[in-house]
Amino acid sequence: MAYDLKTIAKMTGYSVSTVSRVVNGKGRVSQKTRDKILEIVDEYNYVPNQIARSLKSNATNTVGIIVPDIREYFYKVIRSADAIFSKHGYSILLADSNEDPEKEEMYIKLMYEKRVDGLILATVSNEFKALDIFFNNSVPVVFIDNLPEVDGAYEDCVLLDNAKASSMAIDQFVKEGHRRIAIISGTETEMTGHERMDGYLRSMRLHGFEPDERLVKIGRYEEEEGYRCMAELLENRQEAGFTAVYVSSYKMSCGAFKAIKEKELRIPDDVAVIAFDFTDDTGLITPTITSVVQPIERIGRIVAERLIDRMKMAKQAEDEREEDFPQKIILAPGMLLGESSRYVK
Amino acid sequence: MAYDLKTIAKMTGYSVSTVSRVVNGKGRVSQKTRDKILEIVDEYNYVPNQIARSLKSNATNTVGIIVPDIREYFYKVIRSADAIFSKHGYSILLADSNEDPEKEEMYIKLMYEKRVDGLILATVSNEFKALDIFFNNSVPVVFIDNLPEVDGAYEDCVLLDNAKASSMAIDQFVKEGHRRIAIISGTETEMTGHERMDGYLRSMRLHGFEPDERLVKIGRYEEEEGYRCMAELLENRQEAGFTAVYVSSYKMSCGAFKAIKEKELRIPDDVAVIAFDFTDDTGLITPTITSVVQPIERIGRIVAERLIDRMKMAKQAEDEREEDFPQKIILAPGMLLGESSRYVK
DNA sequence: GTGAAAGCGCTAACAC
DNA sequence: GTGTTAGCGCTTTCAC
Repeated sequence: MAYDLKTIAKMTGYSVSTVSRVVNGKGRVSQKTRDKILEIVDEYNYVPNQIARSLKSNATNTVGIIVPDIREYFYKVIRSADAIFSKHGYSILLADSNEDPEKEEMYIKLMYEKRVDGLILATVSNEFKALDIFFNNSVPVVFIDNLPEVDGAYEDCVLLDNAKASSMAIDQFVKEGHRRIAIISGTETEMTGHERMDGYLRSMRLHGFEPDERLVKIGRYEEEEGYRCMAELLENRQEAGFTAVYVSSYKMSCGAFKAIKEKELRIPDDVAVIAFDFTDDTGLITPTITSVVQPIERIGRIVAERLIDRMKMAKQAEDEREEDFPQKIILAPGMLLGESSRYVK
Repeated sequence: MAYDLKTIAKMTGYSVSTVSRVVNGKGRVSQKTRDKILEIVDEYNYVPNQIARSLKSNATNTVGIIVPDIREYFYKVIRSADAIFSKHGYSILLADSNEDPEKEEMYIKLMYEKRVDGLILATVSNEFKALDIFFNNSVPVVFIDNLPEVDGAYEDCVLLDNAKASSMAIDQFVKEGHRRIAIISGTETEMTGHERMDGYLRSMRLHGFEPDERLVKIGRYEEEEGYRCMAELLENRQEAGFTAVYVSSYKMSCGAFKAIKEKELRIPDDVAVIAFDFTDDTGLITPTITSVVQPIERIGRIVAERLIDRMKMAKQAEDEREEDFPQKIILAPGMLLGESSRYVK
């Protein structure tokens, strides 16, 4: 059984409070006492119970992270956030909602029950409802990936500039000589899908190309949907007359590539492609793939820093708390240039 | 501020214990009382404080997971373990040791301080030292990926049959017609490196091939090392006379491919390859890659199940606890057949 | 410098 | 059926 302060105190002959002072290195304790106590603490391998501390201090030094699927880029975000959190003494309570809004809601509640000091949320839901417990008790929440819409107002978040991602892809295509550019995008009900589509349309217009619905396919962010969308596009390739396709999600990109391969078409000769968040670890992929990429490391770092800031503020007494407004942090995507976006002929 | 039981009790006019009973659904409470209390609980959105519960019950319903780098296959293991844990009401406290034994030790201690009910550890250290707190207090630990060696004895673990992975690769090569087969393997000081090498040597001998040090390159599990090893092998290709290479780590495989490409050699024509834990999401890689793969989903599932079992046992009173011996669970790898292992000419 | 004691929010005897 | 109370392990105020 684990030793507690009382037991250690008894063994040293001092009181609990003195032992506590020594263990925490606070308060005045004579050197002699300190040495004697530390010896016993070491000998019996006393490890303070953080649960008890948390109950007392009303802080767990733990942040919650809820993501829809850790296998997406989130695991990299977590890795980078973890580096920051661990430096500041925070641990991570992780939950994977499996894209299920109800499970997400359950986890939000659970995180609150476990009294995390802050929460990072990549939500799949469109309402804040379950988060009320956090807001009402001013436990900081920072969103990533996606922000549920609430009439104009917004919360703390770190997001990709999705519209810019699209326009960067279009710009690149245009620069290479393409004129008829198609897009495969996510469902409009998702904030990201909406923004990526929006950026595409705006950018196309800026280049003087009128919108053409034959150039647009929309689906869920899944490999099969990417496959379907690309297959449908290719079905009407002659008629629609496009030479390039921007596939605005990683999973969809994988599906789209398979559709192209199945039709025995060549990239970029028959159809040029710019993918999303795509990197080739192996160097084996031919042609090399042009891709818009999220600044994943930065997302993790920044969301962690922002949350830590907010948690610090929350600790201050209400009256001396400096006024703080939600921050919407929008990060620019990057571009990986490859051969897949070339204009041939 | 969050409401506590006492406040809720005051509001309902009942005592804390009655409110507690209602919230937990235990003990006899009249329907009328229950309804009245639940109404207030709902109205004020009372959420029980798990920290306090944990202090009382001496259980956190949280398991710790420490991995060296979540970006390796561990994030998939975690995903699959999470599915099991969440079903059983456990949350995950995650830590990434960044391959640093000291950081790992620090996290082990932290996990204990936060009183996790159990621990999953993919260690980078070769000693159990820091884990004493867990063992001494009989908090269950299950190892994955790697088990520090301690003279014959072992602990609970879920591991890949690394020797079998190697022999499967060699068998496949032989079946395809190869006779001179090289290996790129991890450092011998790592259990996995040792076992993979061992399996290779044994399998080669079984097939009647004498060991030949020109066919063996060893390095750390890193992309650059895979590159270096492959480059060195290819340097002496004529002399060593091999037609095939088994690269026994994912990261090393990526580096090895780059070395081959740089030398402008073809796979499998000039050198056949079997990789480790390699899958191609895109279908774009030519040739398709033959690879030995870990049963990642199963690892996650099984390690979670085993830990849950152990935690249940730990809860039982010492005297009625059924005797339990550590289990060494060894899982067989799988094989993904591709063109990269072919024997040409 | 050190100790006694209250209390963090909850559960579970035990009493009524 | 319901209420009182001790105590989980710790920190911290207040006395001495």
